[in-house]
Order: sequence, then structure tokens, then C-alpha cells
Amino acid sequence: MGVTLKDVSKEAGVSIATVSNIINNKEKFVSPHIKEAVNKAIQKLNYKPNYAARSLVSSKSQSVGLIIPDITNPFFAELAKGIEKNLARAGYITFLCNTYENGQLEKKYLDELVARNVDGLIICGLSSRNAEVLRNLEVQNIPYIVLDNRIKQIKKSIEINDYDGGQIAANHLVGRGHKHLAFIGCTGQFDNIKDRHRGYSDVLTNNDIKLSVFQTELTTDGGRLVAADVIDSGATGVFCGNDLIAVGLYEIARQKGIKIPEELSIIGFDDISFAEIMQPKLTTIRQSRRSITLEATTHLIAMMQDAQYTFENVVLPIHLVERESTSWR
Amino acid sequence: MGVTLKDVSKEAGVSIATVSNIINNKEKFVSPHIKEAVNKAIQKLNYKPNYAARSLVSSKSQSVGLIIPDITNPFFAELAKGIEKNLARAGYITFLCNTYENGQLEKKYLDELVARNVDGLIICGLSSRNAEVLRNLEVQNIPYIVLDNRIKQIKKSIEINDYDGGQIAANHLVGRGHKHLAFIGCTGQFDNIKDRHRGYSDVLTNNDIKLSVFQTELTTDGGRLVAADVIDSGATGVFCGNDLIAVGLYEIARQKGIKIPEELSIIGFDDISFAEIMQPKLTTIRQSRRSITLEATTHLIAMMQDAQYTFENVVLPIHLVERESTSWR
DNA sequence: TTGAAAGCGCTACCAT
DNA sequence: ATGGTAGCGCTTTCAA
Repeated sequence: MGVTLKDVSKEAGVSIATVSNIINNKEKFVSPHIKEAVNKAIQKLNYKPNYAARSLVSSKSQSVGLIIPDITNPFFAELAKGIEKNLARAGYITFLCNTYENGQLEKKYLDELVARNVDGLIICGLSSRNAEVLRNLEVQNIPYIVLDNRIKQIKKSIEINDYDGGQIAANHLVGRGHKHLAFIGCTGQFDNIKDRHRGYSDVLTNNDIKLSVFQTELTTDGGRLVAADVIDSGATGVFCGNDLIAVGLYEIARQKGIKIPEELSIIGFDDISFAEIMQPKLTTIRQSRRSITLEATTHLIAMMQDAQYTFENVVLPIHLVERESTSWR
Repeated sequence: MGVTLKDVSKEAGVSIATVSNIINNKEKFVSPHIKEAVNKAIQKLNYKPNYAARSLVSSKSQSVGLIIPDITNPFFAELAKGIEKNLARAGYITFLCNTYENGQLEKKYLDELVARNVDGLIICGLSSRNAEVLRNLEVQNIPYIVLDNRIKQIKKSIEINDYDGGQIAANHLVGRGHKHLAFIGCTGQFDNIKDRHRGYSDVLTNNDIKLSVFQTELTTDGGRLVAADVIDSGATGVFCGNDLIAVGLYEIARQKGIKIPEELSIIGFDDISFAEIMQPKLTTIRQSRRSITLEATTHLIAMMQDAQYTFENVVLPIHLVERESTSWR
């Protein structure tokens, strides 16, 4: 079907091996004029190397698998965008795999990606039941990096200091005179959310502030579901495990005629792009997607290109983005 | 490295060919007991077929390329989600390619995906300068489907009736007594946006309504950029080329103290999930992502599995979703 | 019903 | 400096 090395070699009047050398920049062994002839032939025939054949002999595929809970979650969409872009620049193409927090599906994708010979893996929100899969990857020497990691023992991850984040949120609210605060965490066993909770809770305890805790899904719907309870609890301020929850909370608060921030201060986590558009604009703890994707892709690419390269737990800074959804009490 | 057919055949005491037959369900030629032995061996060795080798001989890769302007645009994220899910169910994996409306990058991806032997292609927002690429795909017998299509002559596309959409928006506003309306379209040569404009404009002309037209990018920033001009135009209602523009418009209107919908009625297009969260909730023309992705993947899969299968221009219904951002005048 | 063997297009090694 | 060739793991005739 397509043009092959053989066609090119015939056209240029040289051997297949020579053409291969030229294509792979092993030009030390090739004279300029022959190189030129080959390049001309490649151009003329519009030759494109066959990835499958290359992959078969090299066990490299110039591709990486991106495992992600849900691409319609803006936080993950932004991660995916940066990852795909950086990877493409380095010549890797990205497989998109949505797991919907389904551990079984996640496992299936992991297996399939390995069978497809991906050169590396970026795993967002690995479910704890699949943690042992990482050991397999190590054994098989498949580079991987975990993001948004919910299992804090994982060594190859790009993380943020969630505990600090919780403290920052707490200090912000406590410093504004709130005496009864709430936290909305998640139903799953996510270490990162738990750390946010701990940091928050520790500060409140030290300041003798009452804390009401709610659990729900880390989605807009999750926020809607617990909103009434949060409002009824009498808390004057609430720290949401992520921004999406805050979105749902806003909606119900508005329906009930609760004024934000006058009657209820809300602080989120992530700083998704919508945070700036919400009304009032959401005060939140930002984790920089740009830094996360840059670190993740840089380290992954390094690992894919150099089997010796290794790294451990990069921890990225976070910071408070103060907007309009919190006020004095 | 991995377990190969050879290993399995040795373990089961049969030939490679037999194992291959069993794996590919050409079982008509194989006796039950030998089949069982082979399956046991596969299980025991945890054999996984090598995609590269398969792909090399079959020129099939069980993968499809998804070309998309920007995954952080919620409309495309929702399309990508449905597409990836449906494709995965049928055994295909999805390559994610963000083009950022960059025709050159789009072309590069298209070429690379073909080189990677994708079995099919779903192209969102093909730029007009790459339209001739489709002919190449036809010649090479690579199935493709175009979505959100900006070039209306394309035959293999899932579309909506944009002209109708424009009319619906216009009738909604005209029916509410508006005498001076605005339209925010885009700077690019997009047939679909132009059709929305035409439908809208035709109704206004028939009703002797004044129309002010603005051009910008189909993004939140685009909306922000023209917002002041729209407001200054004196129009009492505006139809935005997509919902994202409306988001930007909301923001500036709020800054300027313009009340929506009392002072300015706004109607969007797409019905992204955020439309329901905006304050006031956005009235908009919905195109069903579920239908689009279902049609797209169903036809694409059919084409990939049966070279004879063909189809032309599926046109999907749209409808007005009336919320809170438009009012009587 | 089963197996031997010829490639698919490419890389890498070994000759020349 | 260049070329011949042995595989990479699999599917697919064709023979047995």
C-alpha cells in the first residue's frame, strides 16, 4: 500500500540499510551526496515510515497512555491539554483513556496500553485497588508518572502539599473571624483529599473552631447533593474539596436565597478556569496545571529516553487565589 | 520480553498457526480439546497479543485518531468523552490531538495518524485549508467522519441544521418584542457559524428588525472582547455564535452593571453543561452531544469493519432550551 | 484438522 | 562508507 524503505532505496539506487541509517540520523556512516539523493527520493515518493514495523523491531511505539478519570472535568481537561501538547512536541502521541473512577476499567486500560507497547504512562487518580499494577510497570521497565495522586506512598508522582492547602484555606477563613466552619470531602479513599481535610482540621482545632464535615462526590452534582446539609449546619464558611463541588454549592445556595459571601463564605480547591467566571468569583487554592504538566512530561520523556533516569515525588507549590467568595464575619 | 505466540504454542504442544486461529476465533478448524489446551496455556502464560506485529501484517491498528480544536472547550470535551467511550467498547483506542485551530498542526497530525495506521479518523472543526486531505483519505481507504463541520460540502459528516438554529434564536427574540438585535459570529471562515447568522438574519429582515453584527473568536475571551461594543450598540438582545462567547459577555455585562435579561437578553448555542450553572441560567440552542457521538462512532465503526459501508451527511435535530437569560421587551 | 513457511516494513549487526 | 540479511511477532496461504 504505502511507500516503503525498499521503494526509496530503489529510487535512490542504494541499499535499504543506507536509507534506514539516513532516516535515523546515523549519518556518520554516510556520504553527503548519497544522503542528498536519498532525501530527494524520500521527498519525491513522499515516504513515511511505518510505525508498526518500527515498533515491532524496537519495542518502542512513540506513544504514551493517558489515564484520566473524566475528560469533561475541566481540571483534567486542562491537564490533558498540556500533557498532549508537550508530548507531541517530543514526538509522542497520546492515547486518551477515561476511567470514570472505575477501577476495573482502569485496570483494563492499563493492560491494554501495555499490550500496545506504550513507551510511558501518565496516570491521573489511580484507584487504590490498582496500586500493585505499578510494580508490574517497574518490572517491565515501563516509565510512568502518577498525578493527582490519591495514594501518597507512590514514589513516582507529581504532587502538591495538600496538607498545606488545607491549612491555607483554614487560616484564610479563621483570620476572617469565622467560628463555625464546614469541610466537604469525598466518599472515596483519596489521600490527597484526606490531607486537605487534616490540614484544615488541625488549624481549626488549634483555634477552637467548630467543624462540620460532609462527604460527597467530587463533582458539581456532589456539591448539589450536600449543599442543603451544609447550609443547615449553620457553618458560616466552607472549604470544598475541589472547585466543582463549589459550583454545585453555589447553585443550591442561590436557590435558597443564601448570599455568598455575606451569609456563606466558600473556598474551593484547584482553580479551574470557571472559578474566575463564577458569580461571585470563587476564592480557591490554585494548583498550577502548567507546572504539573511540565514536570510530568519532562520527567516522563527523560525516563523514556534514558532508562537510567529516575526521580522521586516532585512536590509543587500551591497558593491562595483570593477572589470574591469569602468575607469577614 | 513478553510472552509470544511461540511460547504459547510450545506450552500447549501445538503449532503457532493453530494458536493464532484460536485467538482469532477461526475455530471452525480446531478441535475442542486442543482449543482448551491452548486457552489454558494462554491463561497460564498470561499471553497478550503484540499489537505492533498484528498491525504490521494486517495494516489494522484498532485505533482511531481524534482531531479536535481544544479539549478544554467543554463542548469538545463532551464530544471526546462520548467518542472515546463508544470506540473503546468496540475495541478501538483513541489518539487525542489538539490543533488549536492551527491548520498546519492539524495537517501534521493528519499525516502522522495515517503513518500510524489508524483504522479511522474523527475530525472536529477541520480547517478549510486542509479540506483536500479528505480526498487523500478516500484514496487510501481510511474511513473518517467530520464533526462540527465548517465546510458544508463535506459529505461524510454529522451535522446539525445551523440555519434552523439561527431562525429559532431569532424567532425567540423577535417573539419577545425586541426591535434591535445583535449577532456575535466568528472571525474564521466557518460555514456552520455563517449559517446560524443567515438563519438569524433572514428572520430579522422579514420582521424589519435592526441587526448589529460583531465578529470575534469563539471563546470566552472572544466574548469579553466584543462585549463593550455589543452593549454600546444599543441592541436589547444578542445571539451568540456559541455558549463560550456568552460566558465572556456575561462577565463584562456584570462589570458594567448591565442586568441580564432585563437590559440585555442573551441566547447561546451548543448548551454546554456550564450553561445551566451560569447566573442567570443561559437560554441556548442545544445540539445533543450524545446523538452526535453515537452517530459518529456508529458510522465510523461500521465503515472500519466493512469497507463497503457508506453514508452521507447525517443531520441531527436541535432545539431551544429556554432558561433565564432572555426576556420580554 | 493441523503445521510449515512466507512475508508485513523496519532496525541492527556483520561483512565487505 | 555501504550493503546483505537475520529477525521482531503475527497472519495467512498452502500442504500434509
